[in-house]
Amino acid sequence: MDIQLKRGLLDVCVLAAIKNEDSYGYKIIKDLKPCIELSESTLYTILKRLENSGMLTVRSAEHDGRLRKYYHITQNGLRRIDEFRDEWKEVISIYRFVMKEEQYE
Amino acid sequence: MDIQLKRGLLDVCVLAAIKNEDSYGYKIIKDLKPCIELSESTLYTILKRLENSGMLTVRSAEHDGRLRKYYHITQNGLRRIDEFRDEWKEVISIYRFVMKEEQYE
DNA sequence: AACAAATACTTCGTGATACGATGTATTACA
DNA sequence: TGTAATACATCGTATCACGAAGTATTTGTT
Repeated sequence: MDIQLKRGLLDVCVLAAIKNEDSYGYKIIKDLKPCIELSESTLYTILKRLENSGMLTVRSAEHDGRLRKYYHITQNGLRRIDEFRDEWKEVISIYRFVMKEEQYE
Repeated sequence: MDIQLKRGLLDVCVLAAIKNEDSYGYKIIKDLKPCIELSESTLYTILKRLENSGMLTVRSAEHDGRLRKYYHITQNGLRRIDEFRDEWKEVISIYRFVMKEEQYE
């Protein structure tokens, strides 16, 4: 998938991945894999960004003697998903414009 | 609209804008306006990029004593639109993932 | 016991790119 | 006369996905 097209989707995918249950980095990557692939460096950059903008909170917990950082979505994060739903309408209209008069629908 | 979300759409929008008829910068911006807004600096950067990657060709023509650069889509450009149609399927599946278990569909 | 693979997080540098700001020049209109 | 519209161009900046490389532990295999 085109890297530019991913840009607008990754943040919201990560938020969706932790929406129903707190999760941690490694698990998020595996959960998203069937849907969209992203590297660790990409994910941790995104998580940091989402934390800084108040979309999620972090809590460290030990699991089998190994550190895990669990991410929890905030109200802001939930609102971001809502915004995405609104943006989606614009995306659809852009798609229609691009495909207008295309032969193979 | 979120700037990141635009990134994957702008190139293909510009290609779509010149697909059925050769066009020039200022007209492209006006034609795209109802669908997606972009500044002149953005557009000319995109046109340059699309030219460099063989998606379109340029021809200069005089119109009312003013120079105009007309852009013409190539086979590569048409193929890019086709690719976008394929990518679209992935985008749809990502949207479904994000909206999964959302309350307001 | 030794080694590989999986788990888990972190940092650095790079390339791509949308955009505001700014500039140049001509035509149309009030 | 002056302002808006038309038309193209360049520069610098901020954002961001990613590969590469690193650290450290646990689990599975031979």
